[in-house]
Amino acid sequence: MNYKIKSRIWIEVDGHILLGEGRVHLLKAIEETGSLSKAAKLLGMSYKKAWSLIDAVNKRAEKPVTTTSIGGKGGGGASLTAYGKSLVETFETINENCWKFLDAQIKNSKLK
Amino acid sequence: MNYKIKSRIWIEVDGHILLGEGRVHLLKAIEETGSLSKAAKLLGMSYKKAWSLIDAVNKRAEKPVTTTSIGGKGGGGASLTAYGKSLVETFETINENCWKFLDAQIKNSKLK
DNA sequence: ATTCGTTATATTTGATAAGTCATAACGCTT
DNA sequence: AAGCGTTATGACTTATCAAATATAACGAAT
Repeated sequence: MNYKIKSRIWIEVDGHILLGEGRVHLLKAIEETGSLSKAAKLLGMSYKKAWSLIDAVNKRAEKPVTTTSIGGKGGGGASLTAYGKSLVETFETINENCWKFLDAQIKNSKLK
Repeated sequence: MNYKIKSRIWIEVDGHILLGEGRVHLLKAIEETGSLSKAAKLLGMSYKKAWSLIDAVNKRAEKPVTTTSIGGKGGGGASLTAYGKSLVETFETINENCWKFLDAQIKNSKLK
């Protein structure tokens, strides 16, 4: 059969999204590049889009997820806080577990 | 903590969506009402939107998911095929299992 | 002082999705 | 024959979201 099961998970706080796959992807790109603008470029996303995503995350999370600096050597930059790194890691672990779980589910169903 | 984990699952065929939560919801409403127009009204959805969703499902699925009749007693109607009912049931079972699984996952994480 | 690359933000434009209207075909009921 | 409620479409309008553009602030380096 051609049927494939897919999933997306996200974390909400107060009924608003805090973290989803896209935001996690962006946070990881920030960690790699040390810059929000470079991370946006890496993902083919406009800077504004990237900035508003990160802004939303920081406003919803109980503690800041990124730190930024303006000006200076290299013009500035952005990086993840320890809390941000732990959020990303937790999310990715649960997400991968979810995929494996669903794979097993579809194998036991009539669809496969 | 206020963090809640949420998920959506869907079934794809050839890279296009076949069935998701919204479509399943609509199929169940058709099963209840025996009519596409009544199902759309029940869900606060335009008839056209409902029709194009069902049309897409029937075009992607390997077998028809609904049967319809035009004219006659009551003007016509729509109902699920046996295959459609089995698709809905399989989807809902996997979906509920996924929720339970994620609840367990979040309880074992640092977030809870 | 000027340049540079970045963060931060508002404004405008464009693209895409969704919603609204209108209309035809159909077959039972009256 | 006429009416009714439904399925089935197309045309048009509206709303929503993403993208592009412009601008300011900042601090180190030159």
